[in-house]
Amino acid sequence: MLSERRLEVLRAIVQDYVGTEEPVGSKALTERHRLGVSPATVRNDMAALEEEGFIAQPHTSAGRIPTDKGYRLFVDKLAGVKPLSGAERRAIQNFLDGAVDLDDVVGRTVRLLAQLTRQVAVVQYPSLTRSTVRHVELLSLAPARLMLVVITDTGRVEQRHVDCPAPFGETALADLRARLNSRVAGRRFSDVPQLVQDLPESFETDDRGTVSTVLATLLETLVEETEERLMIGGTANLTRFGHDFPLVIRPVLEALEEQVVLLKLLGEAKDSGMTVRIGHENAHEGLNSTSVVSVGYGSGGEAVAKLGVVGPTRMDYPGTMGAVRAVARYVGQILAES
Amino acid sequence: MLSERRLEVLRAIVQDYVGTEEPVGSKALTERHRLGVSPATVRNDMAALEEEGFIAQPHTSAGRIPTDKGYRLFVDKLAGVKPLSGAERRAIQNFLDGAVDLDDVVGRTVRLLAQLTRQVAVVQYPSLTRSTVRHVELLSLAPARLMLVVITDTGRVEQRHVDCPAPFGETALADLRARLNSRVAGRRFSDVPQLVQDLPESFETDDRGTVSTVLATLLETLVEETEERLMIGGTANLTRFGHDFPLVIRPVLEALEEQVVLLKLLGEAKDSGMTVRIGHENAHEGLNSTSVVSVGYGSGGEAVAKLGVVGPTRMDYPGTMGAVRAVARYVGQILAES
DNA sequence: GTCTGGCACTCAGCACAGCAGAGTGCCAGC
DNA sequence: GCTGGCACTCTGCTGTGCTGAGTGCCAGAC
Repeated sequence: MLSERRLEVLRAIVQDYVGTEEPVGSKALTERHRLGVSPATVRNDMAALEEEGFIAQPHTSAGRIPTDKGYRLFVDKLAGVKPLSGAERRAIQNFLDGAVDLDDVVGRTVRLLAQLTRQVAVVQYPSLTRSTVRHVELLSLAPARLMLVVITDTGRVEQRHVDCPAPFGETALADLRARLNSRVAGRRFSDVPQLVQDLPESFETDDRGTVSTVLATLLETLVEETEERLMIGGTANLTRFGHDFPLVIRPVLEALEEQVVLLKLLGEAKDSGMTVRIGHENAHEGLNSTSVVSVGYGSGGEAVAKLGVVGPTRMDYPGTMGAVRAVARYVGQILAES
Repeated sequence: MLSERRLEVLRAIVQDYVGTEEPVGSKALTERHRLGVSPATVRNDMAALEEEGFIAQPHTSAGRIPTDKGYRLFVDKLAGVKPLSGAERRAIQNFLDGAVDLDDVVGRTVRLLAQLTRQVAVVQYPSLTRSTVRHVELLSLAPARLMLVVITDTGRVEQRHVDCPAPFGETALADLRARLNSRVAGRRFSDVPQLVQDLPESFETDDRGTVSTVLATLLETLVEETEERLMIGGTANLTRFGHDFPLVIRPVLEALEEQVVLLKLLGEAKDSGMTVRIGHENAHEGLNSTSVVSVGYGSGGEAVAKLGVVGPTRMDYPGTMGAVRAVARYVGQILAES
């Protein structure tokens, strides 16, 4: 077990290293923090912390830097979540309030988060499966070609073309549109498959094929691969990664380009509460020198999607966590209003 | 005027420099290209080319590298557009054909272009003003709250909330929807303002306020700031910029994050034909060491938007131009089919 | 007039050595 | 258990010298 003071030393090392980006030595520590002991004592504590794997030396005659394990302890036990200042809160609200549609909300959120944390921001669009259907629209483009538009309560609009096996009359179209909406409007998207299951049966034989095709297309929008969308921003902040950024930036950029990787990354995060994944805790190799702070957001109690930031493991955890949490809350509010 | 051989020397320098990323000297040139003259002669030609500002020396005892002016001459006079191989064409088609909606088309295009050119790709969404209205949908969300959805022939779906000054009945809503569509469906978006101008007059006094609000919202979607959208990808390719990439990457990433900058960049390009802007020809300072290759794309004769790539001035112009042109053509086809 | 071989010159890049400074571990003493 | 002192280590910086690629120029050949 680590003594109180040793934890204090670890906290001081993390704080200094995050600030200066340079290995911190025993002398500098005693000068910058009121530890009440001499450098020699701190050195002993450091040796113990290193023994336990919380800190490491880049080379023999250098100071110490925190390891992933050290950051983990810091985040779990030593750091709180720093609340934002009033000015910051007002800025968030002002910035998000002008959004005209969902794309705009997501876009603004990404920029806001990137600016606030000075890191790379990732925002997932509200998941279809966790949303409610607001309206389904069917338009006739050609005798045997329809357009299907689905609108959710979270503001997502999905749109698909449907090639019908047979021409489909205007009355049948109006009929299908009405019946479809009466069944699914206001219901959870994930329930739609069951709700429409027996719909083709109630149509004339000639039209059943088309109705089935329409329903199949509707259900296809729920396929995981295409249904999940996200937006990233603030990649320019990657240049503030540290002096070794040229080496690190490439795998990170590559990982960020892969939607699949990012979705998995956010998917691994807890559904409720904030998740912090530090360095090697991230499964993806390219992100081994980054930390990911993510949290779910939603209009009501349940999260409809996640957002977060990706930054160097050497980041200001309390500040970042505060910003991420605050932004998630405001986005939730905005979504609830729309 | 430059002699034939001097142009040949310039071409050789550009090609070698693009390939090796290192200043090219007279000896290496004669070895790698059949110029039929000795290094000494090439040196004289190089001196002349430098005098005219087409090439430059990083330092006294180094080879030459092309200047922006040199690349300009190369692109205008010495290089053609390299057509893609059959395999590449087939790959493009396969890759784009699976797209389910416009977002998907744009997303796939960005990835495709980035992969093909190994540079940063930028794709603009089809402009609303240059598209045709396919359908306008009005939904009632609450007694005095509507949702307006506009769908264009290029697959864009814009969606806005409308807060009505007074409650608006279902019949009036159906009426407005029908009249609105009969006026604007199939017409160019840019003509919409005139087409709906006198619409409020034909409604009952109580409803005129709401109708006007709906129309105002409809016209707002055309406001330039929000109507233009774009997607970028392949930023990981920035790491292949050259050995000085750490210095260059930051301003470029910053510029790429600014939608406004990118839109201006694409906006400056010619409406028809391919545009190549080299180095300092780009107005934005951060992009002074990049070249931008862009071209319009569209379903018919007219371009509805632009796409392009951003890369180091030291790029394979013929290959890049070939890829950009080919992708634009295929995207146009895809849009025409939908 | 144009091209060529020869020659002296320049300068970046690398390797090597020496030095200064920050930081450590350890130990004896309080 | 804490502290001051001390010897030691190792990075990073600076200065020197060398090598090699590449140049400009000139006199002579075609």
